Amino acid sequence: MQTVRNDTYNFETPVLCQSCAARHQGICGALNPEQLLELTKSTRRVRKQAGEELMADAMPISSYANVLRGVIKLSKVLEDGRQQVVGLQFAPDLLGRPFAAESRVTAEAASEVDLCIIPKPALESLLTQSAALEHRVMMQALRELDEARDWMVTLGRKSAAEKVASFLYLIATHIDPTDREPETSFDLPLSRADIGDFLGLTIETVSRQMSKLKADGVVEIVNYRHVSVPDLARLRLRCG
Amino acid sequence: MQTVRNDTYNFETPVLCQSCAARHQGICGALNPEQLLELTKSTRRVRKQAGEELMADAMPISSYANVLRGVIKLSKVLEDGRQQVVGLQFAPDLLGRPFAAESRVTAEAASEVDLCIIPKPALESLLTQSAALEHRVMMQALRELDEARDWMVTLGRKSAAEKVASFLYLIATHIDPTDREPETSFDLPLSRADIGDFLGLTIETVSRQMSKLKADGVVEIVNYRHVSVPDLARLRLRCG
DNA sequence: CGTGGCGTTGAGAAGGATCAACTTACGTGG
DNA sequence: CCACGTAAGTTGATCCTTCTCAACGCCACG
Repeated sequence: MQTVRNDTYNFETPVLCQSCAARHQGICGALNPEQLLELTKSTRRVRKQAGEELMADAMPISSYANVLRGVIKLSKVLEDGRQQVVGLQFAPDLLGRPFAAESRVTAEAASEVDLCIIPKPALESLLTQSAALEHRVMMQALRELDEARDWMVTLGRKSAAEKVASFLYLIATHIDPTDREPETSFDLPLSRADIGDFLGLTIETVSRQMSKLKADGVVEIVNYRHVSVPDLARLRLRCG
Repeated sequence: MQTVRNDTYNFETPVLCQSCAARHQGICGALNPEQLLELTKSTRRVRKQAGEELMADAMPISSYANVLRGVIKLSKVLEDGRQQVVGLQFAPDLLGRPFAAESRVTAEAASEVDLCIIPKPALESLLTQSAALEHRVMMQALRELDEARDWMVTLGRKSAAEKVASFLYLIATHIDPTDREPETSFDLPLSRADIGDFLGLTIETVSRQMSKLKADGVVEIVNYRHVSVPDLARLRLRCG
């Protein structure tokens, strides 16, 4: 039998975490087995159906969550009901604004999702202990900021056709977190209405532009929710 | 004579920092006098004129900078020249994306600005030493993310009239970093062209909406670059 | 007294929104 | 298994907001 070594490998990776999407790429990658084991005492896995609300704008946050599978839709609404989707989160992102008392967005499961719920105090105490963890969380925030700014260009300066192409390109390159290569055939995680709210367009305009891309042979619409992109470079050209 | 105490107050706040806008509110607020003194060995103050480029998109970053006075414009351009302003930075923000090898945006002085230039290695070594500093930087990134998402709603879902009102409201509430109260009379840090690029509108549309707000008595246009808002609540109502 | 940069105003064109009809997919219950 | 109902998506016609193009005003500067 191997002697017990006095280092971080005293502890083994918890069984639940061994096959977890967030174990290495997500924030848990910054934790050693000991910390991970401690954290798992207060976490729990849940499955949410598409459409379920996970967090409401201006409501207190009681927990964070690692996205393990599926897509989360982040949105904001104006008083009169106009809605804007301000971001999508894919595995292995952390859901929830760190250190904020209340949410600044509404979070909703866009597809069926698996989450690893982490109580707010559990994560926050770990954050103050581990600079490596806080660093990971900061790097995610910075990446989200870059993505938000990229999308501002799409919202402010692109035509409807370019917007829809940009959306399809985004999904093709983000839908599978395990795969480094973009997908050529995938399910859309959003309805036409949500796509419109993401792009600042109406459902009708989204639909027309999708039909146009199909007519031009840039995408195939297998099913309303499933598209296939034979040549990603050609789609990229349509993004403006 | 007081005995020297073995704590952080062994060191005095550097003279240059004593009257600095970033000393308490900005990232330097996370540093003790010792760290601050060490940092000032490699920093230098510079003044930049409106229009000077501080950082180019996709170019290597050699330094960060604290904004001490004035407004920085962050923008992105598409290949064909279409431009989008993706954010404004006011004192005492930190300019420059932490830990990134190259910039993801173009940064330009919108007004005359004073900066405290910090070499990249100097800040980054401090960041790895001080969890408190990294925490501040993360909090700024999270605030910027919130602001970017708020602006996405403006870009995606508001009318031209609401966009221009939102811009004026943003400036009124951000232009003076020392003042808790919004300003009722202020200089616009952006030209009409830049305002258009911030709002995803043309110069002409910005101009027409400004004239309309003036005709409706919501704002007074003292000078092209100086406006006065007698009733901020009325302006707020126009923001949608 | 030009000249050029910046801003405003007007007329016409165009892109996307709105309103409305129709299609497709899918679940439910007879 | 099919009739029905409903939700989601598509397509067409028309309207309206914003863009485009053009002329003009203001002001600083040589």
